[in-house]
Amino acid sequence: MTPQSARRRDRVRQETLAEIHAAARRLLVTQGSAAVTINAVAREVGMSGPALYHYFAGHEELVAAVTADFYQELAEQMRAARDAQPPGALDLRLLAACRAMRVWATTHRAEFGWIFASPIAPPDRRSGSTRHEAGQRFEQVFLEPIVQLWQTRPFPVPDLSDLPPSLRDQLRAYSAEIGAVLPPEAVHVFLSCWIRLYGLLCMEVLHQLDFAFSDLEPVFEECLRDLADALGLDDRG
Amino acid sequence: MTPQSARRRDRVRQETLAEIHAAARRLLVTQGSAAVTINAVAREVGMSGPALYHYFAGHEELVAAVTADFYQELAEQMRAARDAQPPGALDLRLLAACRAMRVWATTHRAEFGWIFASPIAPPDRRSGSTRHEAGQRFEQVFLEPIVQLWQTRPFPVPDLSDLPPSLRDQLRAYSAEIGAVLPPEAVHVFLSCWIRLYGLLCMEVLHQLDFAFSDLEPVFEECLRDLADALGLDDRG
DNA sequence: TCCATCTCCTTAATGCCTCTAAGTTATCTT
DNA sequence: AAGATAACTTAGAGGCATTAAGGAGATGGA
Repeated sequence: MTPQSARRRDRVRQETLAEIHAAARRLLVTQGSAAVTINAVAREVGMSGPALYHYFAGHEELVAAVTADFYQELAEQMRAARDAQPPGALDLRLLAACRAMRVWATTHRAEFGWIFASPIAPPDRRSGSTRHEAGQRFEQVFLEPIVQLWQTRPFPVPDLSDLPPSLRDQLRAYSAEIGAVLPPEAVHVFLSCWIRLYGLLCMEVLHQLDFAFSDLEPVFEECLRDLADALGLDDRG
Repeated sequence: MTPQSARRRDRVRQETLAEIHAAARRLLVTQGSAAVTINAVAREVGMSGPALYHYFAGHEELVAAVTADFYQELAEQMRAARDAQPPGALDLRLLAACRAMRVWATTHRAEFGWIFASPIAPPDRRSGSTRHEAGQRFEQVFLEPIVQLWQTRPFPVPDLSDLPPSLRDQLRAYSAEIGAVLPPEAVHVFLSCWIRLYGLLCMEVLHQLDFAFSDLEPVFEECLRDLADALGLDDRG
Protein backbone atom coordinates (compact mmCIF):
# COMPACT_ATOMS: atom_id res chain seq x y z
CA MET A 1 0.00 0.00 0.00
CA THR A 2 1.04 3.63 -0.48
CA PRO A 3 0.15 5.52 2.64
CA GLN A 4 1.52 8.61 0.96
CA SER A 5 -1.35 8.76 -1.51
CA ALA A 6 -3.92 7.64 0.97
CA ARG A 7 -2.85 10.41 3.27
CA ARG A 8 -2.95 12.98 0.54
CA ARG A 9 -6.39 11.91 -0.61
CA ASP A 10 -7.62 12.13 2.91
CA ARG A 11 -6.14 15.55 3.37
CA VAL A 12 -7.91 16.86 0.30
CA ARG A 13 -11.15 15.45 1.55
CA GLN A 14 -10.71 17.17 4.89
CA GLU A 15 -9.99 20.44 3.17
CA THR A 16 -13.13 20.19 1.08
CA LEU A 17 -15.09 19.34 4.18
CA ALA A 18 -13.73 22.41 5.90
CA GLU A 19 -14.64 24.53 2.90
CA ILE A 20 -18.18 23.21 3.05
CA HIS A 21 -18.50 24.00 6.72
CA ALA A 22 -17.17 27.49 6.12
CA ALA A 23 -19.55 28.07 3.24
CA ALA A 24 -22.54 26.92 5.27
CA ARG A 25 -21.56 29.22 8.07
CA ARG A 26 -21.05 32.13 5.73
CA LEU A 27 -24.51 31.64 4.32
CA LEU A 28 -26.03 31.39 7.77
CA VAL A 29 -24.36 34.58 8.92
CA THR A 30 -24.97 36.66 5.84
CA GLN A 31 -28.38 35.42 4.74
CA GLY A 32 -30.01 33.67 7.65
CA SER A 33 -30.74 30.07 8.44
CA ALA A 34 -33.13 29.54 5.56
CA ALA A 35 -30.28 30.21 3.14
CA VAL A 36 -28.28 27.24 4.33
CA THR A 37 -29.48 24.81 1.71
CA ILE A 38 -27.57 21.97 0.17
CA ASN A 39 -27.70 23.61 -3.21
CA ALA A 40 -26.60 27.02 -2.01
CA VAL A 41 -23.73 25.60 -0.02
CA ALA A 42 -22.64 23.52 -2.98
CA ARG A 43 -22.77 26.55 -5.24
CA GLU A 44 -20.70 28.44 -2.71
CA VAL A 45 -17.89 25.91 -2.83
CA GLY A 46 -18.15 25.55 -6.59
CA MET A 47 -19.74 22.15 -6.77
CA SER A 48 -23.12 21.26 -8.01
CA GLY A 49 -25.78 20.09 -5.60
CA PRO A 50 -25.66 16.35 -5.28
CA ALA A 51 -21.89 16.40 -4.83
CA LEU A 52 -22.44 17.30 -1.20
CA TYR A 53 -23.99 13.91 -0.64
CA HIS A 54 -20.47 12.51 -0.70
CA TYR A 55 -19.86 14.48 2.46
CA PHE A 56 -23.21 14.44 4.22
CA ALA A 57 -26.10 12.06 4.15
CA GLY A 58 -28.45 14.97 3.68
CA HIS A 59 -29.40 18.43 4.72
CA GLU A 60 -30.08 17.47 8.30
CA GLU A 61 -26.66 15.99 8.75
CA LEU A 62 -24.99 19.06 7.30
CA VAL A 63 -26.89 21.20 9.77
CA ALA A 64 -25.90 18.94 12.62
CA ALA A 65 -22.25 19.06 11.63
CA VAL A 66 -22.21 22.83 11.46
CA THR A 67 -24.03 23.06 14.76
CA ALA A 68 -21.41 20.85 16.34
CA ASP A 69 -18.76 23.25 15.03
CA PHE A 70 -20.47 26.09 16.80
CA TYR A 71 -20.69 24.23 20.07
CA GLN A 72 -17.05 23.43 19.78
CA GLU A 73 -15.96 26.93 18.95
CA LEU A 74 -18.05 28.34 21.78
CA ALA A 75 -16.65 25.83 24.23
CA GLU A 76 -13.16 26.57 22.98
CA GLN A 77 -13.56 30.29 23.52
CA MET A 78 -14.90 29.74 27.00
CA ARG A 79 -12.14 27.37 27.85
CA ALA A 80 -9.52 29.78 26.56
CA ALA A 81 -10.94 32.68 28.54
CA ARG A 82 -11.12 30.52 31.62
CA ASP A 83 -7.60 29.23 31.26
CA ALA A 84 -6.25 32.72 30.71
CA GLN A 85 -6.88 33.22 34.41
CA PRO A 86 -4.50 31.89 37.02
CA PRO A 87 -5.22 28.25 37.94
CA GLY A 88 -5.91 29.14 41.55
CA ALA A 89 -8.39 31.92 40.90
CA LEU A 90 -11.49 29.78 40.61
CA ASP A 91 -13.77 32.79 40.92
CA LEU A 92 -12.15 34.61 38.07
CA ARG A 93 -11.98 31.49 35.98
CA LEU A 94 -15.67 30.82 36.29
CA LEU A 95 -16.65 34.41 35.62
CA ALA A 96 -14.30 34.60 32.67
CA ALA A 97 -15.93 31.53 31.14
CA CYS A 98 -19.40 33.04 31.61
CA ARG A 99 -18.44 36.34 30.07
CA ALA A 100 -16.75 34.60 27.19
CA MET A 101 -20.00 32.77 26.57
CA ARG A 102 -21.93 35.99 26.24
CA VAL A 103 -19.25 37.61 24.13
CA TRP A 104 -19.35 34.71 21.71
CA ALA A 105 -23.13 34.62 21.73
CA THR A 106 -23.52 38.29 20.97
CA THR A 107 -20.72 38.50 18.43
CA HIS A 108 -22.02 35.36 16.76
CA ARG A 109 -25.73 35.80 17.09
CA ALA A 110 -26.63 33.72 14.10
CA GLU A 111 -24.46 30.84 15.17
CA PHE A 112 -25.59 30.92 18.76
CA GLY A 113 -29.23 31.06 17.74
CA TRP A 114 -28.62 28.16 15.39
CA ILE A 115 -27.46 26.08 18.35
CA PHE A 116 -30.81 25.93 20.01
CA ALA A 117 -33.17 26.96 17.29
CA SER A 118 -31.78 25.20 14.28
CA PRO A 119 -34.44 24.29 11.75
CA ILE A 120 -34.32 20.71 12.88
CA ALA A 121 -37.11 19.81 15.24
CA PRO A 122 -37.12 18.24 17.66
CA PRO A 123 -33.54 19.01 18.60
CA ASP A 124 -31.28 16.07 18.17
CA ARG A 125 -30.51 14.92 21.67
CA ARG A 126 -29.78 11.33 20.89
CA SER A 127 -26.93 10.08 22.94
CA GLY A 128 -24.04 9.46 20.64
CA SER A 129 -24.98 12.11 18.13
CA THR A 130 -22.22 14.53 17.31
CA ARG A 131 -24.33 17.39 18.43
CA HIS A 132 -25.18 15.86 21.76
CA GLU A 133 -21.55 15.25 22.50
CA ALA A 134 -20.57 18.75 21.46
CA GLY A 135 -23.23 20.08 23.80
CA GLN A 136 -21.85 17.99 26.59
CA ARG A 137 -18.36 19.38 26.09
CA PHE A 138 -19.87 22.85 26.19
CA GLU A 139 -21.58 22.28 29.51
CA GLN A 140 -18.40 20.69 30.74
CA VAL A 141 -16.52 23.97 30.59
CA PHE A 142 -18.83 25.26 33.30
CA LEU A 143 -19.03 22.13 35.23
CA GLU A 144 -15.29 21.81 35.70
CA PRO A 145 -14.65 24.99 37.65
CA ILE A 146 -17.79 24.45 39.68
CA VAL A 147 -16.56 21.03 40.64
CA GLN A 148 -13.22 22.48 41.63
CA LEU A 149 -15.00 25.13 43.61
CA TRP A 150 -17.09 22.52 45.34
CA GLN A 151 -14.01 20.58 46.25
CA THR A 152 -11.95 23.48 47.54
CA ARG A 153 -14.57 25.78 49.00
CA PRO A 154 -18.04 24.21 49.02
CA PHE A 155 -20.88 26.58 48.25
CA PRO A 156 -24.16 26.51 50.15
CA VAL A 157 -26.60 23.87 48.97
CA PRO A 158 -30.21 23.10 49.81
CA ASP A 159 -31.09 20.20 52.01
CA LEU A 160 -31.96 17.30 49.74
CA SER A 161 -34.84 16.34 51.97
CA ASP A 162 -36.42 19.74 51.39
CA LEU A 163 -36.71 19.10 47.67
CA PRO A 164 -39.67 17.37 46.07
CA PRO A 165 -38.97 13.67 45.45
CA SER A 166 -39.27 14.00 41.70
CA LEU A 167 -36.62 16.69 41.61
CA ARG A 168 -34.44 14.72 43.98
CA ASP A 169 -34.50 11.72 41.69
CA GLN A 170 -33.58 13.75 38.66
CA LEU A 171 -30.71 15.40 40.49
CA ARG A 172 -29.47 12.05 41.62
CA ALA A 173 -29.66 10.70 38.11
CA TYR A 174 -27.73 13.58 36.63
CA SER A 175 -25.21 13.44 39.44
CA ALA A 176 -24.60 9.83 38.53
CA GLU A 177 -24.40 10.68 34.86
CA ILE A 178 -21.55 13.13 35.40
CA GLY A 179 -19.69 10.54 37.40
CA ALA A 180 -20.76 11.77 40.82
CA VAL A 181 -18.22 14.58 40.72
CA LEU A 182 -20.95 16.60 42.42
CA PRO A 183 -23.53 15.31 44.90
CA PRO A 184 -27.18 15.83 43.94
CA GLU A 185 -27.63 18.92 46.08
CA ALA A 186 -24.61 20.59 44.48
CA VAL A 187 -25.90 19.51 41.08
CA HIS A 188 -29.02 21.44 41.92
CA VAL A 189 -27.06 24.64 42.42
CA PHE A 190 -25.03 24.01 39.28
CA LEU A 191 -28.11 23.48 37.16
CA SER A 192 -29.89 26.50 38.62
CA CYS A 193 -26.95 28.68 37.68
CA TRP A 194 -26.76 27.15 34.25
CA ILE A 195 -30.43 27.72 33.62
CA ARG A 196 -30.27 31.37 34.54
CA LEU A 197 -27.19 32.08 32.53
CA TYR A 198 -27.95 30.11 29.44
CA GLY A 199 -31.63 31.04 29.59
CA LEU A 200 -30.82 34.72 29.58
CA LEU A 201 -28.59 34.38 26.54
CA CYS A 202 -31.14 32.21 24.84
CA MET A 203 -33.80 34.88 25.23
CA GLU A 204 -31.44 37.65 24.22
CA VAL A 205 -30.39 35.98 21.03
CA LEU A 206 -33.93 34.94 20.12
CA HIS A 207 -34.98 38.58 20.46
CA GLN A 208 -37.38 37.80 23.24
CA LEU A 209 -36.22 40.75 25.29
CA ASP A 210 -36.07 43.36 22.56
CA PHE A 211 -39.38 44.74 23.75
CA ALA A 212 -37.63 46.17 26.81
CA PHE A 213 -33.87 46.05 26.31
CA SER A 214 -31.52 47.18 23.63
CA ASP A 215 -28.36 46.21 25.50
CA LEU A 216 -28.39 43.26 27.85
CA GLU A 217 -24.83 43.56 29.04
CA PRO A 218 -25.75 45.10 32.41
CA VAL A 219 -28.51 42.56 32.86
CA PHE A 220 -26.05 39.80 32.21
CA GLU A 221 -23.58 41.28 34.68
CA GLU A 222 -26.30 41.43 37.28
CA CYS A 223 -27.12 37.83 36.61
CA LEU A 224 -23.46 36.99 37.11
CA ARG A 225 -23.49 38.78 40.44
CA ASP A 226 -26.48 36.70 41.50
CA LEU A 227 -24.67 33.53 40.56
CA ALA A 228 -21.52 34.66 42.31
CA ASP A 229 -23.63 35.24 45.39
CA ALA A 230 -25.16 31.81 45.16
CA LEU A 231 -21.75 30.22 44.76
CA GLY A 232 -20.06 32.33 47.41
CA LEU A 233 -17.71 33.81 44.86
CA ASP A 234 -15.77 36.95 45.07
CA ASP A 235 -17.28 38.81 42.13
CA ARG A 236 -15.19 41.92 42.03
CA GLY A 237 -14.09 40.68 38.62
CA MET B 1 -76.66 48.13 -0.54
CA THR B 2 -77.56 44.78 0.91
CA PRO B 3 -75.74 44.44 4.18
CA GLN B 4 -77.32 41.01 4.45
CA SER B 5 -75.21 39.67 1.62
CA ALA B 6 -72.11 41.57 2.54
CA ARG B 7 -72.34 40.20 5.99
CA ARG B 8 -72.79 36.67 4.74
CA ARG B 9 -69.85 36.89 2.40
CA ASP B 10 -67.76 38.24 5.17
CA ARG B 11 -68.88 35.49 7.49
CA VAL B 12 -67.88 32.83 4.99
CA ARG B 13 -64.52 34.47 4.60
CA GLN B 14 -63.98 34.47 8.33
CA GLU B 15 -64.91 30.83 8.50
CA THR B 16 -62.47 29.93 5.77
CA LEU B 17 -59.82 31.96 7.52
CA ALA B 18 -60.47 30.08 10.73
CA GLU B 19 -60.26 26.78 8.86
CA ILE B 20 -56.91 27.81 7.45
CA HIS B 21 -55.57 28.74 10.85
CA ALA B 22 -56.79 25.44 12.25
CA ALA B 23 -55.22 23.47 9.42
CA ALA B 24 -51.89 25.22 9.84
CA ARG B 25 -51.94 24.50 13.52
CA ARG B 26 -52.88 20.89 12.96
CA LEU B 27 -49.95 20.47 10.61
CA LEU B 28 -47.60 22.13 13.04
CA VAL B 29 -48.68 19.91 15.91
CA THR B 30 -48.79 16.64 14.04
CA GLN B 31 -45.89 17.03 11.64
CA GLY B 32 -43.67 19.79 12.90
CA SER B 33 -42.98 23.31 11.79
CA ALA B 34 -41.51 22.34 8.45
CA ALA B 35 -44.84 20.83 7.44
CA VAL B 36 -46.62 24.15 7.65
CA THR B 37 -46.32 25.09 4.01
CA ILE B 38 -48.75 27.07 1.94
CA ASN B 39 -49.41 24.06 -0.24
CA ALA B 40 -49.93 21.63 2.60
CA VAL B 41 -52.28 23.97 4.41
CA ALA B 42 -54.23 24.56 1.25
CA ARG B 43 -54.51 20.83 0.63
CA GLU B 44 -55.69 20.41 4.19
CA VAL B 45 -58.58 22.81 3.72
CA GLY B 46 -59.39 21.43 0.30
CA MET B 47 -58.14 24.26 -1.84
CA SER B 48 -55.27 24.29 -4.19
CA GLY B 49 -52.15 26.21 -3.41
CA PRO B 50 -52.41 29.72 -4.76
CA ALA B 51 -55.91 30.11 -3.32
CA LEU B 52 -54.35 30.90 0.01
CA TYR B 53 -52.89 34.06 -1.40
CA HIS B 54 -56.38 35.52 -1.13
CA TYR B 55 -56.00 35.22 2.60
CA PHE B 56 -52.31 35.82 3.17
CA ALA B 57 -49.70 37.73 1.27
CA GLY B 58 -47.36 34.77 1.57
CA HIS B 59 -45.94 32.10 3.75
CA GLU B 60 -44.40 34.51 6.20
CA GLU B 61 -47.69 36.26 6.81
CA LEU B 62 -49.46 32.99 7.39
CA VAL B 63 -46.86 32.04 9.96
CA ALA B 64 -47.19 35.43 11.63
CA ALA B 65 -50.96 35.10 11.82
CA VAL B 66 -50.82 31.66 13.36
CA THR B 67 -48.17 32.82 15.81
CA ALA B 68 -50.42 35.66 16.85
CA ASP B 69 -53.16 33.10 17.51
CA PHE B 70 -50.86 31.27 19.85
CA TYR B 71 -49.89 34.38 21.75
CA GLN B 72 -53.53 35.20 22.09
CA GLU B 73 -54.60 31.79 23.25
CA LEU B 74 -51.77 31.66 25.74
CA ALA B 75 -52.62 35.10 27.07
CA GLU B 76 -56.25 34.09 27.23
CA GLN B 77 -55.50 30.99 29.27
CA MET B 78 -53.34 32.96 31.63
CA ARG B 79 -55.93 35.63 32.02
CA ALA B 80 -58.63 33.08 32.68
CA ALA B 81 -56.55 31.30 35.31
CA ARG B 82 -55.72 34.58 36.91
CA ASP B 83 -59.30 35.79 36.94
CA ALA B 84 -60.52 32.54 38.39
CA GLN B 85 -58.92 33.71 41.61
CA PRO B 86 -60.62 36.23 43.87
CA PRO B 87 -59.91 39.82 42.82
CA GLY B 88 -58.26 40.64 46.10
CA ALA B 89 -55.87 37.72 46.18
CA LEU B 90 -53.09 39.31 44.15
CA ASP B 91 -50.62 36.62 45.18
CA LEU B 92 -52.82 33.82 43.99
CA ARG B 93 -53.72 35.65 40.83
CA LEU B 94 -50.12 36.16 39.84
CA LEU B 95 -49.12 32.61 40.64
CA ALA B 96 -52.13 31.25 38.81
CA ALA B 97 -51.17 33.18 35.70
CA CYS B 98 -47.61 31.84 35.88
CA ARG B 99 -48.73 28.26 36.31
CA ALA B 100 -51.20 28.62 33.49
CA MET B 101 -48.35 29.76 31.30
CA ARG B 102 -46.38 26.62 31.97
CA VAL B 103 -49.41 24.39 31.58
CA TRP B 104 -50.14 25.87 28.21
CA ALA B 105 -46.49 25.75 27.19
CA THR B 106 -46.10 22.10 28.09
CA THR B 107 -49.44 20.94 26.75
CA HIS B 108 -48.82 22.90 23.55
CA ARG B 109 -45.14 22.42 23.06
CA ALA B 110 -45.18 22.86 19.33
CA GLU B 111 -47.20 26.04 19.54
CA PHE B 112 -45.13 27.52 22.34
CA GLY B 113 -41.91 26.70 20.57
CA TRP B 114 -43.30 28.27 17.42
CA ILE B 115 -43.75 31.53 19.32
CA PHE B 116 -40.09 32.20 19.78
CA ALA B 117 -38.47 29.90 17.28
CA SER B 118 -40.74 30.17 14.31
CA PRO B 119 -38.90 29.68 11.04
CA ILE B 120 -38.94 33.40 10.42
CA ALA B 121 -35.72 35.11 11.32
CA PRO B 122 -35.13 37.62 12.67
CA PRO B 123 -38.26 37.58 14.79
CA ASP B 124 -40.74 40.15 13.68
CA ARG B 125 -40.68 42.81 16.34
CA ARG B 126 -41.80 45.72 14.27
CA SER B 127 -44.10 47.91 16.19
CA GLY B 128 -47.52 47.59 14.67
CA SER B 129 -47.08 44.04 13.50
CA THR B 130 -49.80 41.69 14.60
CA ARG B 131 -47.28 39.53 16.29
CA HIS B 132 -45.70 42.33 18.21
CA GLU B 133 -49.06 43.43 19.52
CA ALA B 134 -50.02 39.92 20.47
CA GLY B 135 -46.78 39.63 22.36
CA GLN B 136 -47.52 42.84 24.17
CA ARG B 137 -50.91 41.56 25.29
CA PHE B 138 -49.21 38.44 26.53
CA GLU B 139 -46.72 40.34 28.65
CA GLN B 140 -49.59 42.51 29.81
CA VAL B 141 -51.22 39.63 31.66
CA PHE B 142 -48.20 39.56 33.94
CA LEU B 143 -47.70 43.21 34.13
CA GLU B 144 -51.21 43.95 35.37
CA PRO B 145 -51.11 42.03 38.64
CA ILE B 146 -47.60 43.23 39.31
CA VAL B 147 -48.75 46.80 38.90
CA GLN B 148 -51.63 46.15 41.29
CA LEU B 149 -49.22 44.57 43.69
CA TRP B 150 -46.92 47.53 43.44
CA GLN B 151 -49.77 49.89 44.15
CA THR B 152 -51.24 48.02 47.10
CA ARG B 153 -48.20 46.47 48.67
CA PRO B 154 -44.94 47.66 47.12
CA PHE B 155 -42.26 45.03 46.77
CA PRO B 156 -38.60 45.72 47.51
CA VAL B 157 -36.73 47.38 44.67
CA PRO B 158 -33.08 48.22 44.11
CA ASP B 159 -31.87 51.73 44.42
CA LEU B 160 -31.78 53.23 40.94
CA SER B 161 -28.50 54.91 41.67
CA ASP B 162 -26.92 51.52 42.30
CA LEU B 163 -27.63 50.40 38.76
CA PRO B 164 -25.31 51.04 35.85
CA PRO B 165 -26.39 54.09 33.84
CA SER B 166 -27.06 52.08 30.70
CA LEU B 167 -29.46 49.81 32.54
CA ARG B 168 -31.07 52.76 34.24
CA ASP B 169 -31.80 54.40 30.91
CA GLN B 170 -33.34 51.29 29.48
CA LEU B 171 -35.53 50.82 32.53
CA ARG B 172 -36.66 54.41 32.32
CA ALA B 173 -37.47 54.01 28.65
CA TYR B 174 -39.53 50.89 29.20
CA SER B 175 -41.24 52.45 32.19
CA ALA B 176 -42.30 55.29 29.95
CA GLU B 177 -43.37 52.88 27.24
CA ILE B 178 -45.83 51.15 29.55
CA GLY B 179 -47.28 54.45 30.57
CA ALA B 180 -45.27 54.83 33.76
CA VAL B 181 -47.55 52.45 35.62
CA LEU B 182 -44.35 51.25 37.28
CA PRO B 183 -41.30 53.35 38.14
CA PRO B 184 -38.00 52.23 36.60
CA GLU B 185 -36.82 50.42 39.70
CA ALA B 186 -40.04 48.40 39.86
CA VAL B 187 -39.74 47.73 36.15
CA HIS B 188 -36.40 46.22 36.92
CA VAL B 189 -37.95 43.72 39.31
CA PHE B 190 -40.76 42.97 36.87
CA LEU B 191 -38.38 42.29 34.02
CA SER B 192 -36.10 40.15 36.17
CA CYS B 193 -39.04 37.96 37.12
CA TRP B 194 -40.21 37.78 33.55
CA ILE B 195 -36.79 36.79 32.31
CA ARG B 196 -36.47 33.98 34.79
CA LEU B 197 -39.92 32.61 34.20
CA TYR B 198 -40.11 32.92 30.46
CA GLY B 199 -36.49 31.92 30.07
CA LEU B 200 -37.04 28.70 31.92
CA LEU B 201 -40.00 27.77 29.75
CA CYS B 202 -38.10 28.76 26.64
CA MET B 203 -35.29 26.39 27.50
CA GLU B 204 -37.64 23.62 28.49
CA VAL B 205 -39.60 23.75 25.28
CA LEU B 206 -36.48 24.04 23.12
CA HIS B 207 -35.15 20.89 24.78
CA GLN B 208 -32.16 22.68 26.18
CA LEU B 209 -32.57 21.04 29.57
CA ASP B 210 -33.28 17.51 28.45
CA PHE B 211 -29.68 16.61 29.24
CA ALA B 212 -30.49 16.82 32.94
CA PHE B 213 -34.23 16.96 33.45
CA SER B 214 -37.13 14.88 32.29
CA ASP B 215 -39.74 16.79 34.27
CA LEU B 216 -39.27 20.46 34.94
CA GLU B 217 -42.38 20.98 37.01
CA PRO B 218 -40.52 21.05 40.35
CA VAL B 219 -37.89 23.34 38.86
CA PHE B 220 -40.62 25.67 37.71
CA GLU B 221 -42.25 25.63 41.12
CA GLU B 222 -38.96 26.49 42.70
CA CYS B 223 -38.55 29.33 40.29
CA LEU B 224 -42.01 30.54 41.29
CA ARG B 225 -40.99 30.45 44.93
CA ASP B 226 -37.97 32.60 44.13
CA LEU B 227 -40.17 35.11 42.36
CA ALA B 228 -42.68 35.08 45.17
CA ASP B 229 -39.82 35.85 47.51
CA ALA B 230 -38.62 38.69 45.37
CA LEU B 231 -42.12 40.15 45.20
CA GLY B 232 -42.91 39.56 48.85
CA LEU B 233 -45.74 37.24 47.94
CA ASP B 234 -47.35 34.66 50.07
CA ASP B 235 -46.54 31.59 48.02
CA ARG B 236 -48.42 28.90 49.86
CA GLY B 237 -50.45 28.57 46.63
C1' DT C 1 2.78 -0.91 -17.60
C1' DC C 2 -2.07 -2.10 -17.77
C1' DC C 3 -6.46 -2.44 -16.07
C1' DA C 4 -9.93 -2.94 -12.45
C1' DT C 5 -11.53 -0.19 -8.82
C1' DC C 6 -12.68 3.49 -6.15
C1' DT C 7 -13.48 8.41 -5.38
C1' DC C 8 -15.38 12.51 -6.69
C1' DC C 9 -18.01 14.68 -9.33
C1' DT C 10 -21.49 15.51 -13.05
C1' DT C 11 -26.20 15.68 -15.29
C1' DA C 12 -31.03 14.04 -15.37
C1' DA C 13 -35.11 13.46 -13.21
C1' DT C 14 -38.86 13.33 -9.46
C1' DG C 15 -41.54 15.68 -6.50
C1' DC C 16 -41.95 19.07 -3.26
C1' DC C 17 -42.04 24.15 -2.28
C1' DT C 18 -43.22 29.60 -3.09
C1' DC C 19 -45.16 32.69 -5.74
C1' DT C 20 -47.03 35.05 -10.19
C1' DA C 21 -50.10 35.20 -14.06
C1' DA C 22 -54.08 34.43 -16.42
C1' DG C 23 -58.57 32.74 -16.72
C1' DT C 24 -63.20 30.97 -14.83
C1' DT C 25 -67.23 31.09 -12.14
C1' DA C 26 -70.25 32.70 -8.70
C1' DT C 27 -71.68 36.47 -6.13
C1' DC C 28 -72.56 41.14 -5.24
C1' DT C 29 -73.92 45.93 -6.68
C1' DT C 30 -76.37 49.17 -9.17
C1' DA D 1 -79.41 42.91 -16.67
C1' DA D 2 -74.68 44.28 -16.79
C1' DG D 3 -70.59 45.41 -14.87
C1' DA D 4 -67.58 44.79 -10.85
C1' DT D 5 -65.59 41.90 -7.51
C1' DA D 6 -64.29 37.91 -4.84
C1' DA D 7 -62.81 33.27 -4.68
C1' DC D 8 -61.01 30.01 -6.87
C1' DT D 9 -58.71 27.33 -10.66
C1' DT D 10 -54.74 25.74 -13.67
C1' DA D 11 -50.18 26.71 -15.76
C1' DG D 12 -45.69 27.80 -15.10
C1' DA D 13 -41.09 29.64 -13.47
C1' DG D 14 -37.54 28.89 -10.41
C1' DG D 15 -35.57 26.75 -6.19
C1' DC D 16 -34.77 22.85 -3.02
C1' DA D 17 -33.85 17.77 -1.41
C1' DT D 18 -32.86 13.67 -2.93
C1' DT D 19 -31.97 9.52 -5.98
C1' DA D 20 -30.09 7.41 -10.07
C1' DA D 21 -26.88 6.77 -13.57
C1' DG D 22 -22.67 7.73 -15.59
C1' DG D 23 -17.95 9.80 -16.54
C1' DA D 24 -13.05 11.24 -15.52
C1' DG D 25 -9.19 10.58 -13.03
C1' DA D 26 -6.43 8.82 -9.32
C1' DT D 27 -5.09 4.33 -6.82
C1' DG D 28 -3.17 0.09 -6.47
C1' DG D 29 -2.39 -4.68 -7.64
C1' DA D 30 -0.78 -7.85 -11.60
